[in-house]
Amino acid sequence: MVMKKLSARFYENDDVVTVAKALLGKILVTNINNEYTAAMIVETEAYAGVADKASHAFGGRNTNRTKTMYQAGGVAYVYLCYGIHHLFNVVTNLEGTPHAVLIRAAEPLDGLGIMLERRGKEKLTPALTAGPGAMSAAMGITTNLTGTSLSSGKLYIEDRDIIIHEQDIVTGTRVGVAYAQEDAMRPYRFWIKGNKYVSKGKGL
DNA sequence: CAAACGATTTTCT
DNA sequence: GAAAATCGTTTGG
Repeated sequence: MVMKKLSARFYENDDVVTVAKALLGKILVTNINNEYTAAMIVETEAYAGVADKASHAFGGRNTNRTKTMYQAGGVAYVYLCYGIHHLFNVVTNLEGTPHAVLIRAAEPLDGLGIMLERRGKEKLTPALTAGPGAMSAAMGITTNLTGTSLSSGKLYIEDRDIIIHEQDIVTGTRVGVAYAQEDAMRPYRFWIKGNKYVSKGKGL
């Protein structure tokens, strides 16, 4: 089986939507506290920087929290939502352009026991990783990984030559961004058709 | 320095 | 299907 990490060139693509779609079927790997877990990304959302009201960086906001998004593509941007949930994003594009892809859901592949333990669950259910906060918890991703390079040993994304056909990619609107007004209508959410681990969200 | 607000999850009805 | 929980970050005074 081929196990190659995605290159910097992949993340630095200037079209965040392209990257969001390309990440479907890729493998998110964490190696935290010597605990190896891997899961296939099945759902993503694109956040298109300063022009996107749903983005934390809308209008060029650059705060202590969001500054990570301004880095060159290929680092993790993890932030806390509702005081509890760690949301994992992949920063894309070049330095100074705050584009990011939110990883919303993944299908567990390796380290199942570890994920179950982290989530305090006994058996595998789609709820283990369906949803951005749940997935991050299962993978051991927390806000202290913000700014971590995705070419580091503890957190990276690899390509196992899984091909997602265009007709198996479903496009929809993003979740939880109703406040973003017209930008809430943008077709920036992508998921793999029929996959059980896609979060419920609001569907279409 | 104080107030308001979520890129959500879980639980209860 | 609907509502509550919960706290760091951001924004205003």
